[in-house]
Amino acid sequence: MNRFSMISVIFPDDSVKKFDKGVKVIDVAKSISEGLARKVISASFNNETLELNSKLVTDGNIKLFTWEDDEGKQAFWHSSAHILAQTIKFFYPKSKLTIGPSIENGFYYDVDFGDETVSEKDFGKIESKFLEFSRNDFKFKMKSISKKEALEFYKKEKNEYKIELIEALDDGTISFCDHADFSDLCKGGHIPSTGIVKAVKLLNIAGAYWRGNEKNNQLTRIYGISFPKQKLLTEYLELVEKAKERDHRKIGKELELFTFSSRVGQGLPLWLPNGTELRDRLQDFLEDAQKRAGYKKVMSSHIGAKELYETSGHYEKYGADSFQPIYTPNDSETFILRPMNCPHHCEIYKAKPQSYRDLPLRLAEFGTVYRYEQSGELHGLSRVRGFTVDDAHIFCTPEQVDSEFNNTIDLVLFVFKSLGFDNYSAQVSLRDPDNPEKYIGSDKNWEISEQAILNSAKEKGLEYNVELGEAAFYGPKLDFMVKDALGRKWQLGTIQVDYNLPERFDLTYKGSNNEDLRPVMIHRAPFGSMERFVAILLEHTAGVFPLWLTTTQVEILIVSENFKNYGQKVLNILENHEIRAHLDDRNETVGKKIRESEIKKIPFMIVVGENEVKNNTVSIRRHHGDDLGEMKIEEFVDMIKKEISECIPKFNIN
RNA sequence: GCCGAUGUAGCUCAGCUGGCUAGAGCAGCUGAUUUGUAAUCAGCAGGUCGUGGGUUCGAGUCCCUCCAUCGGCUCCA
Repeated sequence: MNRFSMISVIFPDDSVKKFDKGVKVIDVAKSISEGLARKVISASFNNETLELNSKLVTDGNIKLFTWEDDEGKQAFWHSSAHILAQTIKFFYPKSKLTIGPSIENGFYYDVDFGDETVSEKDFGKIESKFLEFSRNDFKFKMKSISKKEALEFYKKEKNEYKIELIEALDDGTISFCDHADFSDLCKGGHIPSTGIVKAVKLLNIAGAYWRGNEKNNQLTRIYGISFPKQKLLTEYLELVEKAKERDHRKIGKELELFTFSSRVGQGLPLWLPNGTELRDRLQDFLEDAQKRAGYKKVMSSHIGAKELYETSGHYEKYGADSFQPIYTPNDSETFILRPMNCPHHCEIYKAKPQSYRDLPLRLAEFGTVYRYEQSGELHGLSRVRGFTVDDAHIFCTPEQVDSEFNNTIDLVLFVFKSLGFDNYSAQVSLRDPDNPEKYIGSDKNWEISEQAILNSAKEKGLEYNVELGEAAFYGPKLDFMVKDALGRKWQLGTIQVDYNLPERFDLTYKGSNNEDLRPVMIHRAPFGSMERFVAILLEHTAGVFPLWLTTTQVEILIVSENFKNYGQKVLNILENHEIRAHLDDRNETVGKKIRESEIKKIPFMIVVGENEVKNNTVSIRRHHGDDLGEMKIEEFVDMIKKEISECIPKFNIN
């Protein structure tokens, strides 16, 4: 064998090994260790996904993946989707398969079941048959196939979906994957055989439109997850159950923060006293920061004349899909429930002539808006029909856009940091170049706005991804997304550059040469909305808030009614120091009061009885059971005040 | 809006294949107890079984309508 029939394979640690040309991936793994060869389930070569029996014919970089790697999991779940499809075809031979990818946690398959309906009741039999197929340890085999053959295969099945997919592919690039007697259009990336899949759980069933388009047929999507060990499945399901404990709807009920009433209307939250206090405190926190950052508070009404929204373009874009206009009986005026605050703020800007010396003008309002969200979209406090945006509009000169935008990013990041949201992702949302009719304004304005956002995001060193078609109809956005307990992404903070509304409202300011100039608007909301922010905050903290934010900081528990007076004295002292305390003087046992305070997640519990009265002290217990022992009241006051002042976030302007 | 599921007391849940006046714990009220770090004891009260219709001798249980909620899809100014 001469050296030209050898190839060099580079491993992730930069080590290089020579192999015969045509060596199989699995043999490369074996050359490292038998143990690895047993564990490896997938591979990539020069960043292309491969299977274990793929042959290597060129030099290149190899990566071997096991279940521990994300790539390994993706191959595992993708292959599981094949087994699911096989099982579905077994029970429903007339069903038409469409697509079945792996996802972040598991996989799904979209199927047209025709006249048949499938529901969760069928999961049991599908899972059993799935595992039966798995245990047969069928090998996954890729094969190339001509476009003609591929089309014929699916024409026989009358599967218009696969035909549509194949027609978009080039001849010569089409491949199928076979296992057992099952064959499916597929571009590859499988585990070696079905036997590795030891556990499966079908999670839920849902309607999903073909190619994600509402106008297309609705298919049945079956979600599932699979594992190489039963134990891993059990652990996963336990993890999901635990995450559900952090559901903001559950915590909101337990802590009596908010509720809903069908009589009030769906998606219209009712804030209870505890929730209102929490929300007020969040609002105070942001308003304090905004005051330091040079914002001015304004207020405006919840409805506005229809003409206002015609001017802004909202009515034309969304009027038909919104809450319908409100008419006055006698004067035949028409009003709209406001979907956004910006038109009102534009009119505040116009209330007097503005000069370049007045800019930037930053108008802030916690403005409640109403949007007709589709009923199926409503979700606790995360997606509602009436909500309060921590809105502000910055009117500035074109030269000020960069620095204003940068400062706004700082403010958003300050808010996130203060509340412990470290795991956010940033998204630059630009317009969809293929659907210009979705947006208002000139191409030039859009280009300037989009460039401004990209510049700032880069300048601030943000890691972000770019989404086309996600822009607001009047301008591009920089959005900050945070996940909820179950890993669903929600948009919280948003910053938007807008050259369009100033034109539509004919906003001007006098320049230094007395010329009329057009300001730029920046829309921004660090929380996004109070409702959604509280929802995500609850899921992140499980209701255990930082000391500065929590409603009751200290619960005073008396050992018996004989110590009521002393308890009251302690309460007074704490309140004089502006510590938020509550006296539980009910005729209950200490154990019970402790338990209830624990459930309410009160950070500090003070127990007072005979000893404390005698020594003029308090006994301190922290949430979660740490007993700090007995101390002088003043000592405790100093301690808690120090702790509060250390955790309270302060926004500093540079 | 679409697909699938769910809906029993303020909360968490039981009520098998339709069969006497629908049960439990917690919360509430009343009384007893005067309590030392996650539930003191007893009694009382509380439900037109989401809504409206239907099948049946008989419906919490079966069927349909609507409402609300949950998981997705689509949407999200």
